[in-house]
Amino acid sequence: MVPSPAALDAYPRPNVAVDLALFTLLPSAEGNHHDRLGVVVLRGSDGTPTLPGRMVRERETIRETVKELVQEKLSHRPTARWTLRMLDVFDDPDRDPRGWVWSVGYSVAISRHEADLLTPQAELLAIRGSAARGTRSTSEKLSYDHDDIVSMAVRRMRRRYEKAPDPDGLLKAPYTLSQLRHAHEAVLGAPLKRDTFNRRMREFLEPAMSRSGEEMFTSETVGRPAQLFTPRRVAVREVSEPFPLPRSGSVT
Amino acid sequence: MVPSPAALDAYPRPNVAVDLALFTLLPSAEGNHHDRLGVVVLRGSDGTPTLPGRMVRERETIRETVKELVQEKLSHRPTARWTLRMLDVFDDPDRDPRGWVWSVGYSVAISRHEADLLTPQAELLAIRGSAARGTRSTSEKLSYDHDDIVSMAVRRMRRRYEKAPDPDGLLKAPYTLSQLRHAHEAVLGAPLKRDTFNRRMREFLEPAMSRSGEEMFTSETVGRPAQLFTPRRVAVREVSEPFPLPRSGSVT
DNA sequence: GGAATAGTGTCTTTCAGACACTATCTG
DNA sequence: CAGATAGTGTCTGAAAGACACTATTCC
Repeated sequence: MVPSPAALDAYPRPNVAVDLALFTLLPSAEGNHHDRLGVVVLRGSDGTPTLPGRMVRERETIRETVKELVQEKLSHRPTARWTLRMLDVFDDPDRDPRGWVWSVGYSVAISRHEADLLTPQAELLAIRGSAARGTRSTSEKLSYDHDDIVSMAVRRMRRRYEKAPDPDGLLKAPYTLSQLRHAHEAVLGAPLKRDTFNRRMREFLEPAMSRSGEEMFTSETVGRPAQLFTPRRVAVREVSEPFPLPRSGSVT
Repeated sequence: MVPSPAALDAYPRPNVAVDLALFTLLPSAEGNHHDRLGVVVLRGSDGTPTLPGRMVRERETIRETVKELVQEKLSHRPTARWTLRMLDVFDDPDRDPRGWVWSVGYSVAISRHEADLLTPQAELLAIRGSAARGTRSTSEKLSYDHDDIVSMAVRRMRRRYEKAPDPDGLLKAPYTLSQLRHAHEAVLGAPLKRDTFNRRMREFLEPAMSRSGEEMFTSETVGRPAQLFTPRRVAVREVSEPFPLPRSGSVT
């Protein structure tokens, strides 16, 4: 904050836009059932893929801007369950040739089902395996610095998907452990071990219950039916307690 | 980004300030040698403690603003080693009674020695044990929403200090394992086990070497001299690889 | 020697990783 | 029945956690 009593108009103000990296799962091209991670882009008049974005409105929060952006550019209404995550403020003064324009990068994930409701102009680009910094994360070069936004979003997303079941909401509960694992494999870009994954995730999940109080399973699938799970309301244990905090009284 | 060809002036623009949560270690009040974490505040004309902050300048990046801010308000020149971390954009339209003012929160840590070089107006407030969301993180209420900024900074800092040695630079290398542990205890607000801590940190450290090629130790202290260490240039292993990526070819 | 701090050997417990076995569906 | 997918028991090895022992200084 600034203690100066001068009028706020005296300070220079950047234009501020919001750019949204909206992820969902894509069926694999090779015909096998493994999912891939995809990001929604819109094509500009010159055909360059671009993240949906817009300028902020007067006295509007960034989250409000994101929600309006989704309605206006993607013809879809975000629900309260969307977990919007701020990535960074992209403030290179030369990032936009039109002038001094900052972009606040946001990331969100939606289910395949919800993604089908987006405007037909919304296109899904598959995320490439290694979203390293400085690398293109999709097959096409995005406009502006949107490649940076996507690769940062993917990097953070991968961190979250290492610890907890579907933290961003790529799936709609209830889901099977296999569906959950495929989603995590799509985010991480690497195969996971079924047994270890199941055991690790179990503590964060609880069996989905039908209205009649029965545990729920898939049906009409090939193979043994899989049990359906939903995320637990409260986590069983702390997500991370890596250091040895003493268990009882004595402190050395 | 916005594809509109309209003049950028047509869009409303918020005032944008930067607020800095600058942390350092404080000697404990109780006279024992345990450190506490402290945050630098300045007192306004009404005596309310406030994080150092200022408006951004024309076509300036936020990091540049932070560095100028430190020079102007704290009479100190940041070095290249400072690890500035963006916390969040605080964009509640009512957070500043003067108008529509966003604040970009930043966090940084400096050594005690460097903190002594700050302007005498800089005051250090001790961080309280539990910096939970919605709680005051210091003994005094800070102005504006600066309590939120500090508590978010502390929460993120604690996460980082669970994994790696002094990731934010509270200490100046070389340091002993005890000094490192005390710093971590100050950040985490809880005592740590000496043996486990030492073993966990060793892989990220290498012995400090004198110019004559000898390992360095403390001297003139009570008790056995402690070896001095510096952070390794490159991390030995990946910071986190929590999921079972298959070791060899076969993928199930 | 005694007090104080540094550093580590070692035992136990816990958990990841790997493999394979059992379970239950479709056709 | 074969084929396919789901779920788990169990063994092994590695690492965390806990305790206590040794090491080296100052007084």
